[in-house]
Amino acid sequence: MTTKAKKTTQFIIKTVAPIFNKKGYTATSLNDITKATGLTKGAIYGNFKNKDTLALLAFDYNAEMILSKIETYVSKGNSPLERLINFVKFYRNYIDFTSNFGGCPIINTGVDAKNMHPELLEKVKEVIQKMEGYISTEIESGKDLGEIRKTIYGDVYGKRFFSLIQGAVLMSQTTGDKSYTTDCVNVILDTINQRFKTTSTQLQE
Amino acid sequence: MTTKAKKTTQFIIKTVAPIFNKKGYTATSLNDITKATGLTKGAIYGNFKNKDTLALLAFDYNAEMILSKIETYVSKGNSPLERLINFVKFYRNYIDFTSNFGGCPIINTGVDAKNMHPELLEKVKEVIQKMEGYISTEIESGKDLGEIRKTIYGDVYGKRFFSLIQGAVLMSQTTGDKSYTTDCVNVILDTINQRFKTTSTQLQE
DNA sequence: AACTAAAAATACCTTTCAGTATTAATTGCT
DNA sequence: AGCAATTAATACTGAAAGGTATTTTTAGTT
Repeated sequence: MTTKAKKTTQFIIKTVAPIFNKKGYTATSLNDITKATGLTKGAIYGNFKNKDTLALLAFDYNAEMILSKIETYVSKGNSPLERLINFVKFYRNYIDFTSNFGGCPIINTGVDAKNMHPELLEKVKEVIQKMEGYISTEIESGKDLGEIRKTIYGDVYGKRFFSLIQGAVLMSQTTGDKSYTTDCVNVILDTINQRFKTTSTQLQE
Repeated sequence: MTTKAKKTTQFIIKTVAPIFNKKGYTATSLNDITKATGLTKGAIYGNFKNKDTLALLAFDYNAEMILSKIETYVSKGNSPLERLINFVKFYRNYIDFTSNFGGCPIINTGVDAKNMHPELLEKVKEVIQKMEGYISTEIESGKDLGEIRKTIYGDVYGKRFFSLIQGAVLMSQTTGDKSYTTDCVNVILDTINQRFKTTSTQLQE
């Protein structure tokens, strides 16, 4: 097994991933790539067919980094409701976490790829569905366990909560004001406390 | 007064604005610009110092288009509360409206300019503040008139509502699913009905 | 209609772009 | 250690990038 080659391949992806995330596909040049990696074009094209495939793999890397981190954090919860709450709480540090590599890749790549790179956009959509799936799955499990009210629809709140969060992240990373995200997390947690729990004395309209 | 020159200048800005919005600053080439306008480089550089200033003016154009449209729509309301509701309702057709020129310029340019173009980012921030200002101002006026509860803080809800909306727009334009936006508008209108109005029998926690 | 001033087209510049064929160096295996 | 195969560096494309000096065309004024 040729370990060396795969190591370099991984090294390039890892090094280049934040650059693509920051600058976008078109604005990231081969010069950026060689400068950051310290390698030459020959090395890059020896490991990847072209800039395009490297960009796709770079997004995969960024997405996987976030997905694995959130999965680890969420799975610390001992029930669907706890895991749902953890999912939301995860975003308390999301801005600091993602600012290290240029902001949320779902947002950055989604906007960059729209109108420009259909294949990349498809990957972004898949990640979005995964994220919403986490929320929706925990809600449905919570309902099965009698932990969450039956009136709460998983798919509705999967989209709604993720949309809230992404909006707050977008605003925070655009303006540099973290309060969008912290406020958003608080609002969602309040909603869960007041409307989701079967144990709570709920307010109904 | 040389009307011809100013007409061409305006024509170029108008023609080029959606391209910058779609592709972003770097990915929009002079070739794109000359092809779209049917003019040559000489004409472009006769009317603008460089690509940079053209990009800034293009964003101004896009922003002004939205701001004027929303102002017109909002001002149809006869009270602060009505105008606030109109602001929210405006976003019911926002996706269709903006998809004609490649999506929401605040989102697109904000993401594009972050890490890439500080001057452009500054302009985006100003537009965001204006938008939040609309919400916040109507809320405060509504409080003064006794139409809106004193417990509602304009600046808090200005940021919160605009963040919700931008998130929904982001999700809708990324996935092509308009339901994010329609759902978001409904949720906000519900919130206003249940928590904002002094006349409503409110639910309190 | 003629002249002048403004605007647009042409032709060109340098630099950078993505990508490649070839050569050199390095690695893994026996 | 020596050989074969892989991997990286070199040197090079042609095309496209942003930008400019100059020429040609167009428009406004008398």
